[in-house]
Amino acid sequence: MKGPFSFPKSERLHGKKAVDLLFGSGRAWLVYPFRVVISETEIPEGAAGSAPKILISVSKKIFKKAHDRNRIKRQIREAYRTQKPAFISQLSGRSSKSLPKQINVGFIYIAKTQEAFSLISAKMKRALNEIASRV
RNA sequence: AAUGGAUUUCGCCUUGCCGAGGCCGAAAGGCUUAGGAAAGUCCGGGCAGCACAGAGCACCAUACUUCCUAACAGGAAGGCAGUCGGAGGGAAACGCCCGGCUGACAGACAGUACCACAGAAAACAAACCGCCGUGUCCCCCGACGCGGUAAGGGUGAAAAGGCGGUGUAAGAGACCACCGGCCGGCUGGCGACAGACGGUGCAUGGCAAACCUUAUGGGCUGAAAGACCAAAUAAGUUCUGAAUUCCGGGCGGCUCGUCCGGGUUUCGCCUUCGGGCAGAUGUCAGAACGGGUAGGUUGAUGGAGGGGCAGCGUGAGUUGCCUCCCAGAUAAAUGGCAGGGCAAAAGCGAAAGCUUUGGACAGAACCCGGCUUACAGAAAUCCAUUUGCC
RNA sequence: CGGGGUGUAGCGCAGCCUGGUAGCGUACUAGCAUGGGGUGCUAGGGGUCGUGGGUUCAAAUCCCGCCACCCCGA
Repeated sequence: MKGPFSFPKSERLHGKKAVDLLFGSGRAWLVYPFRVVISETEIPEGAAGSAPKILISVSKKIFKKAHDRNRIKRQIREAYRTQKPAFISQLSGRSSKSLPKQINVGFIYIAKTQEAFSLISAKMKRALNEIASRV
């Protein structure tokens, strides 16, 4: 039984083709400290997965220590997870009439320093609002 | 007790809410989830694929001894050298004893090369200033020549055993005592080596982290290895091979052979008209190129495994018994937020204490044994010194 | 995960293999030449040789450990 805040592995974006598609043909803009990339794909018939797929990335060039990257990625993940229910309802309320599509989102952390969780959370809220309005 | 040094061990605890990976279960749910360095990737091995008659050369690595180990460039114990500290001895130099630290610590009478500048001379020794003897210039002074010498001066990182005496024209291991070196056997030790004894006057540096010599070891490539499944392997090009045929029926010892009937591409040669031979084309099969695929499973977590007790060993370790199961992810889980506590730091204070901050280094990626590097702090053991008390 | 390379003056580089003196171009400063500027000529300053050890009489150079940057392999 999954709660509304759950975030299983099936909602992660992975695979070479999917990532290439996201960065090759996706739309991107800036919500500091994130660079947001989204793309939409047709859902193959029979598949019921409607939750968006998420990719989180932190540059190895900027954060050289692995445990620093891990902490930032975890904070971004938790920021998304806690605000996911609101995001889903926003999406479904908007795109109920049109054909349902699979939405892929990438969050790339581009700041040079570690930010506080409160800031990351607030910016995540703004980013999700913008995504919902652009889909 | 304080300070310093060495070694070893540990390296936050806890509550609530919301989450992630793995295993078990029909489900509810239960169990479990990062380190001492997980790091750097510097060594060694397991494991896997490929290669492989034997020997030599080349290349790379290692280098006091003995032991430990699966193995090692690692570790343990010991030897020697250097250095620091301590106690006592001595006028001092100094050697002896105890303790800590450091040592790429085999070989330089196998060979080659190099040793800048300075200096007379920098390596089968040499003589600038000197010192001594002697000859010539009539003599002295002095100059020049010949011979002896290496004590003194000066240069240098380094000057050819040291120091004191005897000796001498002046000197010199020329000779002598002490110290140092070399050689020899003896004794002790598994050995590195040590000890005393005897002999020998003893020019013959440094550098092998220069080439090199000796001994020992090393096949190459690494989980992106390797195995399997799915998908894909199209068109085309090249090479190799096969049948010369195909269909239906009967029989036998039935992956085959034989008989009968029917059908059947082309060209050349031969023919006993049944057919045979050679190639080309076509057909089929395989390989290479080209092109395509980029998902999943496995490898992959029970192991040179951890802990306890006992035996052996100075020790690194090892043997036996008992017991435990202790991450297994794959764009990559092991977390986020809020609160409490305990160390610690800073400030105030004589102290008790109060206030503020609030954990260091850091994240598994096939697995082990080491090395190296980073690290807030805590605890234990041993040693040294100082002070106090008994 | 595996392999290779580079750190020298403000900037771009040589010297390193074969150890003793760190040099070239440009930039900078001063002077000369010009009425002034550019160009030219002359002189000069500027270096922890990435960093910490070791070998050696002596290290940018030889050896070892760290740090930073770059490149290659699916």
